[in-house]
Amino acid sequence: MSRNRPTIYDIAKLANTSTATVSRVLNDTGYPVKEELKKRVIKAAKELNYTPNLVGRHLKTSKSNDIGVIVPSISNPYYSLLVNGVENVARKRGYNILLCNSHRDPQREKDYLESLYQKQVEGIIISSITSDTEYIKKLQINGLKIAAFDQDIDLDCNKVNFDYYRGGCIAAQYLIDRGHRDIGFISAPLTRYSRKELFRGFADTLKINNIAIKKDLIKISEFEEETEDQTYEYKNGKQLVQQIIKKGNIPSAIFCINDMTAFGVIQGLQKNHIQIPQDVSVMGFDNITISEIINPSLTTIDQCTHEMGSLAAEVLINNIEDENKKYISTMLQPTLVVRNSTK
Amino acid sequence: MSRNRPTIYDIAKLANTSTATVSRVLNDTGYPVKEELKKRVIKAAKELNYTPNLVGRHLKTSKSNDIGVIVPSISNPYYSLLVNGVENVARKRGYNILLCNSHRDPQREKDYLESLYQKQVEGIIISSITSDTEYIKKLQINGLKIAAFDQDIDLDCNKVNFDYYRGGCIAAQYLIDRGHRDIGFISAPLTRYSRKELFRGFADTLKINNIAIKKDLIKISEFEEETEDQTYEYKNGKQLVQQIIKKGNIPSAIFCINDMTAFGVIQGLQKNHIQIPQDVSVMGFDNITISEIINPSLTTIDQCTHEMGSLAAEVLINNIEDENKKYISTMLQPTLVVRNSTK
DNA sequence: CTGAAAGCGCTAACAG
DNA sequence: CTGTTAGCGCTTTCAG
Repeated sequence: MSRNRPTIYDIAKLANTSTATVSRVLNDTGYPVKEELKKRVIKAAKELNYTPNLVGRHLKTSKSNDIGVIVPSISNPYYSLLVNGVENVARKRGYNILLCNSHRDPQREKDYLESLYQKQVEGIIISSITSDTEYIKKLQINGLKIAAFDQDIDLDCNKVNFDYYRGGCIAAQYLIDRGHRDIGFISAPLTRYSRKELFRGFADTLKINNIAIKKDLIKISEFEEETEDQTYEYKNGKQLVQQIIKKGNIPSAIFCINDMTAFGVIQGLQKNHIQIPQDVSVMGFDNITISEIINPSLTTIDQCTHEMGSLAAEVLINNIEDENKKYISTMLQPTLVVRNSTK
Repeated sequence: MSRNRPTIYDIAKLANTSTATVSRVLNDTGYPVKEELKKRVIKAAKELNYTPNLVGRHLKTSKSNDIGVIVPSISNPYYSLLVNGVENVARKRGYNILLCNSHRDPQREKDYLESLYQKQVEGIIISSITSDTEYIKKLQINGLKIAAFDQDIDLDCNKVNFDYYRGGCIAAQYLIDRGHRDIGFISAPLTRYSRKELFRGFADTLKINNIAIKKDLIKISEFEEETEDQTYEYKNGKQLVQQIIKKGNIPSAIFCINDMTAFGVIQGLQKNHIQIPQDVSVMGFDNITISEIINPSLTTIDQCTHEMGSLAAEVLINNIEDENKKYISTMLQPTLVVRNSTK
């Protein structure tokens, strides 16, 4: 149980040289070191089972090669995909990611921001759920690089957003083009930017096409129960469609705030022996993987989630490596994915 | 853009005192400092918008308060729950977690182990997917504390395991007790400890009850496609049950390797207008949240996943804080959860 | 080509 | 009560 890990000093002693040389050899800098000495150092390092202490290096170089990633939930497949995108790019460019799960709790989000900052990460990629950006602004003043993705945020920083409004438009237009006039909408509360925009796009498009929005067909729950997985969305979809069915005024198509909600809606309809898409068309939003395999497969809007993650990483790292880079703001565009749940 | 963050030295200068005093005040150690001076320091710190540099502290104290967590997949609801358990305990006891997703890749697992070690984490909680434990052993020799959970591992360390064998027994016995004699088994390849044990328990219990294992009813896929979410399991269940149906020899009950597979099986059966549980009883394993809300709700075996995570954290932190603590090995017990998918 | 030495930000003896 | 100082492990001038 050798509690004291060997340091370059130990290696230097064993190889009968200086710490400077050891550092030069081990880091494989181009610096000229005689072949024989180099070998001695490497041998000594191996013998001692040496591993560098990143903390020491970090303090000296003030380069951690870490970037923090804060998301509201990691089990949500949407965010998993996002994080994967970030991870791949970060790895490729030589950065590690420190992944934090805010659990949709503003306090936790702030705690993590602070903790990451104190750990001297090079930058932070965040899907923020708070509206109080004062704290983040303070960190920016102190030189921390921020990239915000997924949710909109009142902050001057790198941004990778998604055009939810157009997503809503595309969905509505698609259903209208297929001849639907009685179109329902089922959602969790419109408390987030993404949901608000989506609904706005949906509603505007109906209006433009002179289709009345029937209040009975717009079902938005009042409260939201935050779960780590998305079971709430599922339950909510199932419950709300039940309410519509009960009233007897069944629409010919239903647009759901996301795929998980759509699954709930499909289950609810099937339970009542309503056929999809023969009786009712159902449309989701997100294009998570399971949408493709469920039966019937789900017509939905793709968010290119993975790309959003990799783009955010790309932009942030560029900003880290080029101090003077201007902030970049990107708006990713939705794509329609037609499958078997609509006709 | 003040690139240079203020240090305690800056505070000392501004407050006209020494770094020692600043450190004492800011860390709120009980050390006596005159009230007036204390106030001056705090004021200066606030004025400079000071945040401690954890890297400096860490190097000095050789205490990082970080523990690493390595899991095969973060989006899998099973592991999310596990991580949540770890996170809660860690927070409570003053540790941060560094979460790593090995993506079931042995190389990534090793990379993360190394990186965490070099970052000087206090300990690592791991659900390892590799069988080559040589590297981990090396780290242990250098003083790193390890707790293994979820999967069995050939390593002398803290362990939090789950009694998969008994889980398989309980499931089989339950179905037998309900009068079932033709019992099917559907699974991904038995490549992991957990799956092997589960099947062993299942098979042994049939044998003990003098029930023949019918090869036609045991469907185990040969290859596994690793996806970040568990869509593979779902697809696999659906496909394999299809094969059973085609042969026409339909069992009265099917035990599935996990809940996601069971969902696939249920879908496959329903597609063929086979009613659950009237025609066939379906049983899962895991008790993930969605099992409760799906229709029919799923009879399954609970793994107390969250508890497993918190226990692992508890045990590891005890070991970190008390150097001489002996390794603890715990075996969590399964519980039967009866719902509506069996009769 | 090699080594001595400074110093990153912080804490903790130790001395006063 | 307060300050001086050493040093955690590492990289990097600078001098030889």
